[in-house]
Amino acid sequence: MHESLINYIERHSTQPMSREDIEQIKSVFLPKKIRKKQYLLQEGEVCKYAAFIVKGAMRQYSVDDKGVEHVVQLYLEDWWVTDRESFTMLTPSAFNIDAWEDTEVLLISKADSVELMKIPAFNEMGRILDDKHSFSSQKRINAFISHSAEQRYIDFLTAYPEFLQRFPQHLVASYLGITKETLSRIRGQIIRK
Amino acid sequence: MHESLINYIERHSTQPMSREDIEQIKSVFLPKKIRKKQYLLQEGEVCKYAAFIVKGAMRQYSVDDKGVEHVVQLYLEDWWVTDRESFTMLTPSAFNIDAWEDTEVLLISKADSVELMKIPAFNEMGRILDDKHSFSSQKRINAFISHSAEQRYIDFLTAYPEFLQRFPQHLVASYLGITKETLSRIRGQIIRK
DNA sequence: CGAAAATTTGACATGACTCAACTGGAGTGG
DNA sequence: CCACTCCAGTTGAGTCATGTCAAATTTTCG
Repeated sequence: MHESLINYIERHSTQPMSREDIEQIKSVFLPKKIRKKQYLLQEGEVCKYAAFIVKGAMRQYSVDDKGVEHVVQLYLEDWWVTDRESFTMLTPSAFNIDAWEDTEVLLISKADSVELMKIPAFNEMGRILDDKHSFSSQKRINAFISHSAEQRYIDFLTAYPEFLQRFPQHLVASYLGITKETLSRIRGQIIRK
Repeated sequence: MHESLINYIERHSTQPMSREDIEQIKSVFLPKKIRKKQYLLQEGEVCKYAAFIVKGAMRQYSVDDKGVEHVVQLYLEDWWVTDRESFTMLTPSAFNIDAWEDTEVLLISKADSVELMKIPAFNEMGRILDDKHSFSSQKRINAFISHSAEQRYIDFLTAYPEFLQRFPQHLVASYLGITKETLSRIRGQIIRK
């Protein structure tokens, strides 16, 4: 089960890892199964763990005052999941994270992750993830201020085609910042072209 | 002129800096004056520098196919400005960065910034900035998917009250993802309450 | 003062939301 | 195997939020 994590780190770093490094990494990541609909994090809690998804699908969302859920992010295999602000600052989270499918994750605590940053390969992977996360946030923000809902949907399709196979449309709609009805109509328009 | 940068680093790190560290930092940052309306970066160019704003005001924006500008970010004194993707990956930028007021910046190249990361205080500052940037991106994305334009404006006011004094409303409107007319009407409504 | 930039206002168009109804699976228990 | 329910997706009608375009007004600044 830890193999996919080790493999992921090797793919996302140029640094070699020693046998001891690998053992240390394996020793601090706690495997956990999260069944469909179960929470990894609930609003108001402090996010104690970052999770690496070995298998399954998860979503992160906020809930507004009317009780409507808004999908901040969707996750599949080989994604890292956490509420970074809560995890880093030890503050109560404004978000929920739950499993959309039965999911297997590897959990790491804040303290352990700080320790692992001393391993060059892990540290480099962290930096690269930070970069990628920053790039994609920038793109998503730019999409909200400058693209139409239809354009955002088309961009989403090309960037994350696999998401449509694993998540229902109403979650995708929420991720795009529109209602499920609007997404349904947009899809109808696209098909008619 | 470098003083405000050194001061900034000290405020954003718990690590001490030696006299040599400070000298090294001062030696690699290139002071530059950018006059109002002049570009730090133009779309299509590779972003060669990250800039620390000593004095002035800048904006980062994209231009859509109709020629409309969309403000991705606004910056004042003590902010770091760059197109991180272009700067990191050496790819052509999709964004423009220009000065809204006459501005003084300190420029650093990618290569030099990698060198400075060996200084613990600078490295820690970088990590903390990454964290903060990640937190604020998350909040902004969440605002787009879950808040009304009016709510986004109110949040903006409380988060960045100083921006309203330095940037015209039409730039703020663009930053919020709405037109200047809509922002004008939203303000009218708020005042009438 | 005069020109340019910023803001406001009005009329109208359009995109998106809301609510409700309906359709079509997928899964479940009798 | 069928009836039932749950969930997802679609569709329609009406409403609301926001955009567009044009004009008027106010502010800024040389």
